[in-house]
Amino acid sequence: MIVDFAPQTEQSQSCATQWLSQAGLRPTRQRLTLAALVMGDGQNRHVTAEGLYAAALECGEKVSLATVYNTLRAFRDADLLNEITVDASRSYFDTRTDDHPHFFWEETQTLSDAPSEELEFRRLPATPDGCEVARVDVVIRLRRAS
Amino acid sequence: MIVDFAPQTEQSQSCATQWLSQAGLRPTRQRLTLAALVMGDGQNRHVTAEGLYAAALECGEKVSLATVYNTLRAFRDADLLNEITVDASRSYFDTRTDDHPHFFWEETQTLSDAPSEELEFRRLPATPDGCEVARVDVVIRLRRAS
DNA sequence: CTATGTGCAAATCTTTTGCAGGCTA
DNA sequence: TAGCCTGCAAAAGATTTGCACATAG
Repeated sequence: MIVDFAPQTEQSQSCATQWLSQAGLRPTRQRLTLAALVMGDGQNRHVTAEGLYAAALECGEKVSLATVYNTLRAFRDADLLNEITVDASRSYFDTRTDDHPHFFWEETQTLSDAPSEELEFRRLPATPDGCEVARVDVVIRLRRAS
Repeated sequence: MIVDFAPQTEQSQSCATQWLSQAGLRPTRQRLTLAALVMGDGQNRHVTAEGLYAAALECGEKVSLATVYNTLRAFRDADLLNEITVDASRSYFDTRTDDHPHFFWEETQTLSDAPSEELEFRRLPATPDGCEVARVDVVIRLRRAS
């Protein structure tokens, strides 16, 4: 998987510090690096644990894969990231934490945001009694036009 | 996971035979049993490999878990079943093969069909150039009302 | 008879966990 | 200093695969 992360800068690091303390997470070296990589330039990104791990190693950071998993989980629990389920075998994490639709390219197994303002429901199935809607996941699976 | 399968009958078995040959799959003993369990009474069902394996054992069939996995995969490849992704750690297979929305109870990790006639889009995000929509997955995640 | 399917165990792959040592507040 | 973090290796699940044997057409 090709992931395109922003280069590390002092600014992205200080931004990451705020981000972490805001969520009550200690700003350790590894977390700062991972946070800066993930939300670096303010662009929305969709990362997998493996992809982020590769990116961290590539920029010279010494992290273990287990820590990447633990950190992603911590970020998700702190609502800094959203976990998206599109593929039964891999978890994707999204820097956008609101409920919005996704495109998933089956060919490259790549996930991206779909413009949420272009999605509107005319009608949604009635929610069964005693339940409420936690979230509505919409994944638009794309393939190359035939 | 509680799964409620139809009892095996001669009728469901002969029905299963047709399904298999129609899809070009050899009607072996194991496949017949699994097909009858899955599509048994014509009701839509959502099964996991483990759940189907348990059901097969329970009705006295001698099958291995690996065969259940292989068979589910074969059924899916033959378009007899649809694979649904709602939970990153488990695959669900649906006897309804058309594109339709699902309810997912987070509490019990249970999947069920949502009435598809109650789902209507007013607008769907524009498909990027050179692509076409393979499928639109809609999962309505439910939690107990607070 | 030949190609497929099956069973078992072992391999894979992703993710989590236990524990000893390190670092932040 | 106290408690949270990290790294490593090992565990845990779900799923796939290799190979010898069985079986449908």
